[in-house]
Amino acid sequence: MLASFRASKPEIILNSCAARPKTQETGLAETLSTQERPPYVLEEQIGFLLRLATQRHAVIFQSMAPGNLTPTQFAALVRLAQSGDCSQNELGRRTAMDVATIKGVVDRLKAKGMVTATSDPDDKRRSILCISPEYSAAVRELFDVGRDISIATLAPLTAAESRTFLRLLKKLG
Amino acid sequence: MLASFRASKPEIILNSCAARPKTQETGLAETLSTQERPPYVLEEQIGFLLRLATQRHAVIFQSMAPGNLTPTQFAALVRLAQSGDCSQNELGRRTAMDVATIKGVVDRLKAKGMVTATSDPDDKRRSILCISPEYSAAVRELFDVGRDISIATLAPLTAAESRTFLRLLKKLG
DNA sequence: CCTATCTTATTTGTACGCTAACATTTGTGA
DNA sequence: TCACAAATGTTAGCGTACAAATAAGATAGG
Repeated sequence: MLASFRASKPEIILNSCAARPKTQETGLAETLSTQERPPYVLEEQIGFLLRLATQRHAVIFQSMAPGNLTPTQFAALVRLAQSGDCSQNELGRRTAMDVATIKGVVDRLKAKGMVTATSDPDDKRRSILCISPEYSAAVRELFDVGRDISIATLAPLTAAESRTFLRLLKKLG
Repeated sequence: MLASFRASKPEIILNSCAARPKTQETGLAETLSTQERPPYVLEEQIGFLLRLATQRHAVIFQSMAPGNLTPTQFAALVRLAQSGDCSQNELGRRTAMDVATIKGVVDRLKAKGMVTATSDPDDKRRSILCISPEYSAAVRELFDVGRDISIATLAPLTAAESRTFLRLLKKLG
């Protein structure tokens, strides 16, 4: 029954937290817990909250970013502009993207004409990515847009709270 | 040139933040900014940091969750267990998932046999989802696993920092 | 009663994000 | 030099995540 999960770690049996049938409005009232462990409240788990925050940020991003740029495309462009031309895998490393993910992102940036690839003469495997000349000026605009997007996303927090939040968030990366 | 982005908002021209050629290690040294606006540092933007934190959480989740459950599948199961049986769209609303997203999640939970659907006699459109009887006991284990996953994800922070972080993160949802 | 509206569920298309497998090329150590 | 290892890039498959369109059932107002 319990082993039907085939857990990758040894089973954690412990208590079953059973007696709590229909009190859906648990909220913050931990005091009425019948066990020594607090109740599991989905809306207070970091994974759930990260998903909500990411959703809201995505909405803001989409409404403010030019050229239908997505957050990952934006990151790749900015990295290319700031850190200089490089190979596809290297760009993925610099933007924390998987090789399969960065390929899709770069393909779409190529399709938009914003990124151009030239084959590396020193390494037949590699091709060097760079921002297309027509866009090199426009990309600098993106820095300001990016700042505004971050400000809009952090709007529910005060300036001090924003600093604290970003400091702690950086520790979780 | 600049208008080639076809921005959804009126163009923000302003300064171009041009003179900053090759100092890749900007870090926290905002003091050397040549303009009144701070330089745009990708690793300090909330969107980028949210992505990194989500990535790390996903790795932790995958290593600890039983039955190859994904974070969204986990959330749907927990919601079903705690808030009671409901329709597919209703479950999506309760877990902040799109109708198309929750469909896929529920389909996979059905395929695993963890969730069962029975047609609603009062509404021919709807089917009522519930946790399969064989899993109703096992699902209660998930609360403990979920707690452990959250603890592991927040491990880089102290207890006080974790409370602060979750409080602020909740404001951004 | 009946129509306009809402709700439920599905499908299609686009875009991440990861694993795994693969071929090609490059680099290294014996 | 030759074999082995590592890096680059591609492909396939699975699982979110959202927009938009569709179809069918429910509901409220006139």
